[in-house]
Order: sequence, then structure tokens, then C-alpha cells
Amino acid sequence: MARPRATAEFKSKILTESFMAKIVRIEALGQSQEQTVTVQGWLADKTDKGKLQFLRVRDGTGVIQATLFHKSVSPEAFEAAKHAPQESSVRVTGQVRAEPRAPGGYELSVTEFEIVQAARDEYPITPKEHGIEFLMAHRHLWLRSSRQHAILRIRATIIQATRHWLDTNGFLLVDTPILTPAAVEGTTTLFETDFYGEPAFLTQSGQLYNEANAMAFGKVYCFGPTFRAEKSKTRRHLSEFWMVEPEWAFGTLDDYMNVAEQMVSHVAQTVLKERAAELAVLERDTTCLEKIVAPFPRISYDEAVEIIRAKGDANFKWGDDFGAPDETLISEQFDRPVFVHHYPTAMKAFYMAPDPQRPEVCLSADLLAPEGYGEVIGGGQRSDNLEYLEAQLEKHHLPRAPYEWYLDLRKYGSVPHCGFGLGVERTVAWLCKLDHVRETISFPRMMDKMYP
RNA sequence: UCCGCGAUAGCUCAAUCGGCAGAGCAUGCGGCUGUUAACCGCAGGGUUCAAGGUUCAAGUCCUUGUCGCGGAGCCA
Repeated sequence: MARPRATAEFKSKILTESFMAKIVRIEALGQSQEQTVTVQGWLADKTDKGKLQFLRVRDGTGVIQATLFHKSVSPEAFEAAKHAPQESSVRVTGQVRAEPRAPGGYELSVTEFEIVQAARDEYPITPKEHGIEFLMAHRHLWLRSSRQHAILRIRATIIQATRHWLDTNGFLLVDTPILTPAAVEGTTTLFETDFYGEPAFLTQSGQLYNEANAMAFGKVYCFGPTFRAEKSKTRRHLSEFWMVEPEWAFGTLDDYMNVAEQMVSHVAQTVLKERAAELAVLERDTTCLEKIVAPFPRISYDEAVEIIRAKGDANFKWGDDFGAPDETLISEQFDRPVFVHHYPTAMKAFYMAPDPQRPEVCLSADLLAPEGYGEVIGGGQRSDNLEYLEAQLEKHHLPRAPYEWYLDLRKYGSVPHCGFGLGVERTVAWLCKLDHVRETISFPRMMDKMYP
């Protein structure tokens, strides 16, 4: 018994000395200069110079160039590195040195190299160009690339900044259900599912439940996934996307626009400040982002129609919805996001409050992002009038029974209230200036696309 | 759902008028002590999306289908 035990202890000591240097994440390597540390990650890329190899190791927090000199590591380790395929998982130990020739400014002079797993097949995604179809089919691997890292880090910051702003401005997070008994707005296509034998639908908005929560808590927001079964194949549509929806009691159309522009400004400025490196990876022109500061210009639907008639479609009919080119045209008139308010009542959801002075338009507003990104926010003041909503349900051919609870909110202390929904993916696409929202979420769900 | 374009090596693409299936990258082997999407040499790699048709001959022309991309509508 004594001998094997001693052997185990001996092995353990060797491991401690040779492989178990302090494990450091790449983003923190600058604080370990001249120290010997271990980095755990994946072999992103490699350049073989004969008796010198450059390994670029990625650990999720960054990429570090590791140099292996033939004389500095064991012959076995050197040979193993030479034959390690791309994306093999590795553990490298070496001294951290400032090195101007290395990308990132730091380099690891390797003394120990260990392969956790040698990649078993040729890694499909090479440093060269690929088509979008191929990349989407390999989305699970594409996420390892620097561009996707930058986008998803910015997404995380956008979400964090949004929630932080709401949390510190009196809004309470009260999430709303994802399984719902009926269409919230009754217009768009919903994904149907089976709820104990009864039809149920994946939510397309937390809107109506938000109103109940606002009457209970004053200022609330929900943050969650939203589902639309529309057969839309465009650069701005996903079947599953995330939306943040603030809603508050005693709020008006103007209050909504004030809150939304403050929130969006905070988010944009936070990204600018905290994600400069990621914006640089994406080659984002940040002067456009610097301009995203409240107040935002506000124009009425009527004025927007005038712009379209003057600079685009001269025959644009009052009452029509804006198409993508129309939205682009309107947003091009301004260097920051623009609110378009007082849309025709007939165009908007049944619960929007009509303008008392002019009932053919309602107290709604959309926020159009610049650079052609279109509508990133939709919202407005909700009707607080029981009789009006009853009439609206009828007009929109919606059954009353599923909305009884919603009508109750107008019976027990009804107050003016407002809210809005911000599309997370569109906001990410805009702030990152991406061609398509499919890159703004780790695994996009699009029409007829569920793999991976 | 509608309109347009496309599908050839693992990837990105080429192939003239219908006449021998090609390149770069990737991969494998060899060389190189400062590479940055390295470089040099050698090698392997194809059901040309599917089914049918025209033809002496089809990657190429015709028909149908499948899938993808771009745009529109609808929306955040």
C-alpha cells in the first residue's frame, strides 16, 4: 500500500510544479507580467516556423499569442503542438511578456504545453472567407470567432445597461407569461402550442399583462423572449426575439417619449464607453453613436407623410403604414433617432388611446433608428376608457371573454398610462451596424430555420 | 406569400458557342527562430443539388422539385 501511495504523491507534486501555475484568464494577463501562468483555452490559429511556433489561444475572454521555441519545451510537447489541429483544447504555461510584435501587446513564452483534446476532425471554419449559409449551419462553432464575440458582448452590455437604467429609475421587474391564451393584438400570426389539451400561444408581447402589473406596482417592466410566426424573411426579422417593455401608471405620450429617449441614450453611451474594443473589432463608426443623446427629434405622422411626399413617393396616401424605404427616408432627415407620433388610430393596436382633440389619430409613437435600421421602439398611451375599449374589441372582431380581466383594469381606478417595447436584436444590429439581425443572438430562430 | 438570383472539391469561386472538371485556401507530409489571413516544395481530394428530357456529346440547354441568398409585404 505504501509504494503506490508514494507514487501518487510524487505524480501530484510533479503536476503541481509543471502544469499548475496560476490559472489566469487572458483578459487579465496584463496584471501578471513577468509571471509564469497557465492559460486554458482553444487553439484558434497557428503559425509554424520550424523550430519556432506561434500559437494563438482563445479562452473566451481574449486571444493570446503563445510562442513555443523548440529549445524551451519538451520535444514531446513541441511535436504535439506541431500536429495539434485548429480548435484543439489546450493548456499552456509560460511567462507573460509585453511584446509589441504580438497582437494585443502581450505574449506567452511557453514552457509547458498540454493538449486537453486534439480536435478529431478538420475544423470547418477557417480564417478565410465563408458564405452566410455555411456560417449559419455552423452557428455553434461560428460563435467562437472574434466578430461574434464582439457582437454578443455588446448585446450583453445593451441588456445590462437597459435593465440598470430601469432598475435605478423606479421601474420594477415584473415578468409576464410566455404561454398565453389568445393573441395580444389579434393581428399577427402566433405560434400555437398545446396546453393540457387546450390551444395556447407563445406570447408576442407582454403588453396587456404589463398594464395589470402597472396598476399594481406603478412602474414596471418585463424583459423576455417574444414570438412571431410571421412569414417574414428580411434583415430585421426573427421568429424569436427579445423585448424589454416598460409600462407605467399616470404616464402620457410625452412621458413615454421622455423615458424612452433617456433610456436609449444611456444604453448607447454605456456601449460607447464600455465596449470600445468590440466596436473597433466591428469597425463601427462611433461618431454616429456619440450623437445618440436625448432629446431626440419628434415629428408627427402628418409631418412624416409630408417628408415622404416631398422626397420619396409623391402619391403616398395618408393612413398607409410606412414601408422600409419610407422609414429610411424619414430617419435620414435626422442624425439621431426620431420619434414619429400620432399615427392614424386605424393603423395601430386596439388599446391605443385616441387623441381626444382628433380621434382619427392616436397617442402612439415609434422610434425610428438612423442609418436605415427602422423601428426599434413602438409604444404610446393606452386607452383608460372602458366603453371605448369595449367598442374597439368589437371593431377588431375580438372576443370579449378572454379580455374580461383587461377590461377590469378600466373599472377599478382606471388611470392614464403608457408604455413601450424595445426590440433588443434591432437595437444590437443598429448599435453594431450589422447587415442582419441574425448575428445579434446566439442561436437565431428564423422562418423555417431551427438548426442548430 | 410574391419578385429576382443562385446551388461545381471541406470552404470561396472559375470553366468561352454544348466538346478532357480547374484555381486559391483548408488538409496530409517535408523545410524554415518573429509569424500576424506567413512563405517554399510535394501529395491526396468531385454522384457538378435531385429527378426526368433534348443531343453523337450536358456543369452548361429544357421541365419539375428541393434548398439557400437578396428584396417586398408584415412587424420590434
